[in-house]
Amino acid sequence: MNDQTNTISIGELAKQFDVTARAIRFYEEQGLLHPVREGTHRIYYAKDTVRLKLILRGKRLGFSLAEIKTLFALYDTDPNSTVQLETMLELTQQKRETLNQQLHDIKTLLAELDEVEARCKEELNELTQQSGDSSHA
Amino acid sequence: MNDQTNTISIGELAKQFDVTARAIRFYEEQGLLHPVREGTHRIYYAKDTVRLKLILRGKRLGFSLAEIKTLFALYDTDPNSTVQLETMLELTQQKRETLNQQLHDIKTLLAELDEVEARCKEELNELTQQSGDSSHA
DNA sequence: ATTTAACTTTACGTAAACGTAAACCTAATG
DNA sequence: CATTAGGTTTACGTTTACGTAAAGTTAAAT
Repeated sequence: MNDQTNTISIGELAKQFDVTARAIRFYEEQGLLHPVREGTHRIYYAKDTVRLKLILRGKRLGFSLAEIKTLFALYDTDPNSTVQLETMLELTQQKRETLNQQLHDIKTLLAELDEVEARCKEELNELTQQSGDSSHA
Repeated sequence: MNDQTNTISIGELAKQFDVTARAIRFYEEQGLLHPVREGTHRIYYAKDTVRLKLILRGKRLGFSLAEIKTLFALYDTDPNSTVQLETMLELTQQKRETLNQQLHDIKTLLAELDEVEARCKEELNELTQQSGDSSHA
């Protein structure tokens, strides 16, 4: 065990984010994480924790690990080249469009869910009022 | 060619939604589409078009084809069983939570993109003002 | 010192969502 | 009627994102 309280093991990190250690090692294999080694063991700092959080958020949004890696690269890029900056602006614009499309889709779906739910509750009301029977078939 | 103008071939459907015919056949194989046959050829009606639109929307939101199939089944379900209705309500609730999580993620990401973009534009301004050079390296 | 829990690498397996190729059929058109 | 564009099935290949097992190593605790 380390004397530094602000570092954690792969198992602790896994537990913290409810993912497997295998997944974390895989992200590292793909170049998304770069934990320091203490002997053979990996140790994770707060910045690694932030990284993992971003990875998982990206995944929830449907990004592939490759895309997430690209986003990291952009984010980490030394912001001193005109070309680099313009490239980054283009890519953020692309992502923005995708995200806005998703926003639209989600709102549409939520509205549809509202309708379905309303319909269900209505019919449940009718059923339970007609017969005082509360048992399930 | 059919005399019915409101039916289309697999190729036309594919072009309309910018997917491959292979993908459409695959969705059918997975039980998500049920086109009528005219001899050996598939023909698609407006309702199939709607289905495909829903499939693609679901995919954009990160649903698996299996999940989309489940949603279809729920949506198509004969809405007359108490158990069925309660099951549907549970599932819509699950989806709702996932979608709200995604909404949160997207908003967070868009905000971050705003920051990155602002930073980029700022630095670009500095660079272009310092040197009158408009060429790219 | 030995057990045990947690870690390590290596490597093969797997599910999802198609891509791609082969080999064939069919229907509209010159 | 021969061509050709588009349709059909069958089947194997591919990528992504890990799961899972094996076999060994390290470190904490008894």
